[in-house]
Amino acid sequence: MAGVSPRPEVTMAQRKRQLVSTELTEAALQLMAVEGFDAVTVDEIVATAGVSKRTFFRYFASKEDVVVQFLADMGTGMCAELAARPADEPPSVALRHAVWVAMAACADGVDHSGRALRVVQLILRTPALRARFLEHQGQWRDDLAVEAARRQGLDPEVDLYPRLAAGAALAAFDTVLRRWSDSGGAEDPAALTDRAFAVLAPALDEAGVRGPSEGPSGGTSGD
Amino acid sequence: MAGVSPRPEVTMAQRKRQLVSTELTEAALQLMAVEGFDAVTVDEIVATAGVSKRTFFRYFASKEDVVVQFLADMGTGMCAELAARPADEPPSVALRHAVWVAMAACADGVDHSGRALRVVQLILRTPALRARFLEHQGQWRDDLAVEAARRQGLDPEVDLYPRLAAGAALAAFDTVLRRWSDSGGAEDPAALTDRAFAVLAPALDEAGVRGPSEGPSGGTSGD
DNA sequence: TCTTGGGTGGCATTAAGTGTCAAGGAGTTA
DNA sequence: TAACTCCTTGACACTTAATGCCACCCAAGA
Repeated sequence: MAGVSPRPEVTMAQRKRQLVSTELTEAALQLMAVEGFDAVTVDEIVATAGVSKRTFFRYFASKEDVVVQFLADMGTGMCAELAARPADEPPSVALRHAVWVAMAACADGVDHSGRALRVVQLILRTPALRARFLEHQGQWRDDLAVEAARRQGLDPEVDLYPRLAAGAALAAFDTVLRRWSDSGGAEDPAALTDRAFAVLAPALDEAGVRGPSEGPSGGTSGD
Repeated sequence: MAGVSPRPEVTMAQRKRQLVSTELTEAALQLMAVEGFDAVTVDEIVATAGVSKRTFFRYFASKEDVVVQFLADMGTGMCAELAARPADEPPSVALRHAVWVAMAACADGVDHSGRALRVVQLILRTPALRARFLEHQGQWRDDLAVEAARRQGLDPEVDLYPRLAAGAALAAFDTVLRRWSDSGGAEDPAALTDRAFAVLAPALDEAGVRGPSEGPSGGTSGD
């Protein structure tokens, strides 16, 4: 009785749908791990999963999506974490937590075991997948920027800071993720994130409290 | 005699090649300005330019490339500028100049007149083109990181700083470019760049002189 | 004039992605 | 049970991007 939970609100169609999705992802990842992304065709994937090609494109908008799809709600997760942080928290700390959430979702987000690492490595070394990944990051940057602006009481259309802060946070994310991937998962994502934000914090916090005007255009160091 | 310069070292084939390339770019940009990127097919472009489709793909690797191709050597330009800056210059100043070069190349890089702006706007609002653009930025980040590491005497495989600095610089570039595009070219790219680096400078310079160790993992602000 | 080499056009082909429609299964109502 | 509806699927056709292949043309040199 413990193993069977016939949730009335979860229809069978939805479970079936979930099943097909996992089946497709499973097949795609397994094939690509061996032959690489480009060598695997959608026809091979659907043949392995046992569904039609048309169905594949009902679940994923593109061949890249079957690999990168799990990134979709990572942006909202990051943004939600940023929004959930205390309002009086310095930007660097709030953003650090947001990036930490993203790294956590990335490190064990695909599913458990070491497959998350292999997927990340596949993404980072395949141009087409990396492009999609960066495309997602572009969206996250927009989302983080509006949230950062709200926190600081700035206008994202006027002040440069929100978008710069979001970009810096994503630079940290990118750096940490790459390092984690290159180390084969040996390095600790959280510690890496802390180190990255230790570098970025001066800009994030000093600029944040400075307010709407970012100061003279000459910069802090002479020309 | 002034108008005719039959350079002996420049063969006619090369000039012809240049001509076809320009013709193709011209046709593509003109069509896309009206109908948008996705609505224009390669067949339309080649029909307008008067060459075969096969020839199109001898000049450009993809449909996106005909628009984004001018970005190709922008990365090397940025990196070259960074390398050319005095060694004792603070990172924030050197990187600011690198970004300024990139903005200059972008602002009047396609060709003169206001077409550069329209191309940038086209890229920023078209997902497929934005993806290619970000793909290029990914390459620039790698290049800038190794150069930044060289300047600071750091190991890009060990220290987080080089890649973070490169990412921060590109965040500035992204922010400035977007602002410039959104303002319809009204805002001054150089001034925008200065403002962005005024925000980033504390992190770029303080972290840079700190050396190989980025300090404790707890960050500058409490948790 | 002959030849050689880079560039080109046309054709066939692969693969991604989309529109359309008929068929089938699950859930609902009578 | 029968009928009806909603959702999902499979099959087919189609468009388009992108690549390989081969014959052809034209400029440059012997």
